[in-house]
Amino acid sequence: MSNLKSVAKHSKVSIATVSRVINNDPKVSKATMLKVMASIEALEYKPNRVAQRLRSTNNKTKLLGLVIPDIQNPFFVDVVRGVEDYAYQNNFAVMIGNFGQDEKKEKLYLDILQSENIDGLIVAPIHGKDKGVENLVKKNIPVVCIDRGLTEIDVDVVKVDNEQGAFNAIDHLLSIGHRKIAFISGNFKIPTYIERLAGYKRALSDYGVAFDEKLIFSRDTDYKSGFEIANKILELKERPTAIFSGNNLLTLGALEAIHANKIKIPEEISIIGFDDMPWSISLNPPLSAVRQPGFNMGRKAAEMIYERILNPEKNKENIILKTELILRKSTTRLE
Amino acid sequence: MSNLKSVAKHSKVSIATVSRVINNDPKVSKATMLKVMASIEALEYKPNRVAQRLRSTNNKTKLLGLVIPDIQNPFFVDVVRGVEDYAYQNNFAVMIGNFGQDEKKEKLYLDILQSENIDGLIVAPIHGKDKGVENLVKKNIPVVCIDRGLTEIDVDVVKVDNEQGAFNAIDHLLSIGHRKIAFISGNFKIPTYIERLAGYKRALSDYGVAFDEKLIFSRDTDYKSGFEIANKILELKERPTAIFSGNNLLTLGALEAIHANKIKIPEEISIIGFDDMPWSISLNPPLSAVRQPGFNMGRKAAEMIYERILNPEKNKENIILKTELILRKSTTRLE
DNA sequence: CTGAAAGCGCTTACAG
DNA sequence: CTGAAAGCGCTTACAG
Repeated sequence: MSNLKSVAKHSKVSIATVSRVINNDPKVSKATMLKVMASIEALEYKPNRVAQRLRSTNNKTKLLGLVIPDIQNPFFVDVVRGVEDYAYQNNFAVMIGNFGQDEKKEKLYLDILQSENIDGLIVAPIHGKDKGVENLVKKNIPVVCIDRGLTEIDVDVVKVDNEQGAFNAIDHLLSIGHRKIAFISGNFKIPTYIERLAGYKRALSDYGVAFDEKLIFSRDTDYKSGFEIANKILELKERPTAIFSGNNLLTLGALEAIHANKIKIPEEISIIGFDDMPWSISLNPPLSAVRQPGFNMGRKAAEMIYERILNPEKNKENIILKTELILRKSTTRLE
Repeated sequence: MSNLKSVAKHSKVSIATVSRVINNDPKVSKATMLKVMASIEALEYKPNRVAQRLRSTNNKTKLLGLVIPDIQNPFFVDVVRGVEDYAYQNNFAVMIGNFGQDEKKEKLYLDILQSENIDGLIVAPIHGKDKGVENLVKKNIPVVCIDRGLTEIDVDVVKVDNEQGAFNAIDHLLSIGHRKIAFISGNFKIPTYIERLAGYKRALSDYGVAFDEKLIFSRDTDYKSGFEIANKILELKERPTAIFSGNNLLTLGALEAIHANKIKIPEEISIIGFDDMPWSISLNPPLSAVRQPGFNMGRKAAEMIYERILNPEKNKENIILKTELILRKSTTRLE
C-alpha cells in the first residue's frame, strides 16, 4: 500500500503538503494541489484511516459504533439499515456489535468499540439502568440511545411511542368486544415493555375493564419464549380471547404454538403483534400489527450522533416517533 | 482515557514493560507482572486497538471486514451471526458493510475496510467477476468468499451446494407430477443462481422433461421482483403448476402476489422456496423450502479467515455445505 | 528481566 | 504557500 511518504516523493513535496491536499486545506496552491492529486491517482493512494483516527479526533473519517440487542430481530435490521444509509452518505464507517441479549457480550462490545476510538455510539441499552452505556455518556463519548432510553441519566434518545402503540392495539381489541387479552411481553427490565404495559393498562381502564395480572407473561424476547408462553396461555382454563404479543419474534413463536394446537385465528383467538414485517401479510392469517419505523429510527439516530459529535455541549434530545396500527385478518369481533 | 504511559508511571516501570504484560510476554517477572496488572486494574486501562493496529499487523487484536449484499435478507443475517459468534469467542472485532446489491456501494466499503487496515475480509462478491474483491486477493489481503466464489481467481470460499439444493426441490416437484415449473431467479450474474438453474435443468433432464426457457424469470433479488415476476407468471396463458423461487425475499413477494390474486396454494399452484426461515412454518400455507446453513457458513468463513491470516501461503479451500429440503404444505401432488 | 528508542501513517502548530 | 518536527498510543528489536 502506498502512503503519504510515497505520494510526497512522487510529487516532490513534503508529506505535510500531501496531508493538506487530502484534507482540502485551502492554503495549498492550485498547482501543487493538482500535482499531488495526480500522484494520489497514479499511486492509488488511500489515506490510512487507522492512522488518521489515532492522530486526531476532530476529523472527518468518522467511525460509529452500533450496538444492538438482537440482529435476528428484523426490527433492529431496519434500524441498522437506517444508520448505515446515513453513514454511507457521509462517508462514515460503522462497526456493529450484536449482543444477543447477553449483558457480558454487550459489555465486551462497548469496551472494544471504545478501544477502537469510535467517534460516537448508537446503542439500544440492554435495560434502563445500563451501567456500561452510562459510563460512556459520563466519559463524554457521544451516545445516542435507540428504542429505549436510560432512566438514571440524561442522554439523546430516539424511540417510538410505545405506550400509545400498545394502547392503540388494545383499544382496538376492546372495541371489538375482547375483554380477556393476554400480553406476551419481553423482560420488564427493558423500558420498552414497561411502556407497552402502561399502554395496555390505560386502554383497559378507558374501557373500565379490570387489570388482571395473570394475563401478563414476561420472559425473553425471542421465538422460543413466544412459543412457550403461548402454549401456556392456550392451556389456561378460561382461555383469553385475544393475544397481544410484544415483538415480532414473540409473535412468530406464538403463531407456531397456536397452529400446533390447531386453534383457529381469528375465530378462536385473535392476535395483534408489535412490529410489522414484510412477511406479516403472507402469514396465516395476515397479521394485524403495530408498525414501528425502524429505518427512520436508525437514520434519525445517525443524524443525531453526527450533531452530537459536532456539538458535544448541546442539550440532549428525546425524539419520539409514531407507530401505526395495521389491521389485517388476525383479529375478529367477539360475538 | 488512561494509556500505556499512565500505567507505566503508576506502576513505576517503562511503557515497554507494560506493553509486554498486556501481550503476555513470558519474559516479564512475576512480581512486575502483578504490579503492572494492579495498575491496569486501578486505572481501568484498556489498550487502544487503533494504535495497536497501526503499529503491527501480526498481533491478536484483529479486525475483520464483513461485506454482504443485503442485510434485509435473513439468510445473510444468519451468516453475520455465525461470523460474529466466532469473532466474539476470539476477541475479534467485525466491521460490517451492507452494499444492498449496489456495486458502487460495495466498492466504497471495500475501500473503507482497506483503509481501516482490516486483517481479513469475508465477502459475498456482487458477482462472479468482482474486480474489487479480486484486487484485494491480489494484494494478498486474506479474503474468504461466502455464498459465491469468484470465477477468474483462486480464493477461499464457503458456499452451499446450490446445484443439488435446486435439484432436490425440482426433483420433488417432478416426482409429484409437476411438469411446468417456473423458476423465479435472481440475477444470473450471481454464480449462485447459475448453479441453481443447473440443478433445475438436471432434474428436468432426469425426468426427460424438455427445458423451457420461457419458464425462467430473472431480475433482482428482492421482495419487489418476486412480487412482480409472480404476477407475470400468474397471467401466463398456460399457467405453471409450480413455482420454484430463488431466495426468501423472492418467495415472500411471490406469496403476496399469489394471495392477492386469490389463487390457492397448493391446490392451484405449488411453491418451494430457496431459504428456510423462522416464519416459513407460520406462512399460509406452511412453506416447503430448501434450507441453507447460514450460521454455519458464517462460522466456517470466520474460521477460514483466521487460518488464512495465520498462514497466508496455504492452499485455497473450497468448502461446500449441504442443503436440506424441508417439505411442508405448499406443494401438492398433481392429479 | 527491563528500558530507551525507533517507527507505524498520519495531522498540525510553528516557522519561514 | 510550504516544510521540518512533534506526537497520537502502541510494539519490538536492541542493548544491557
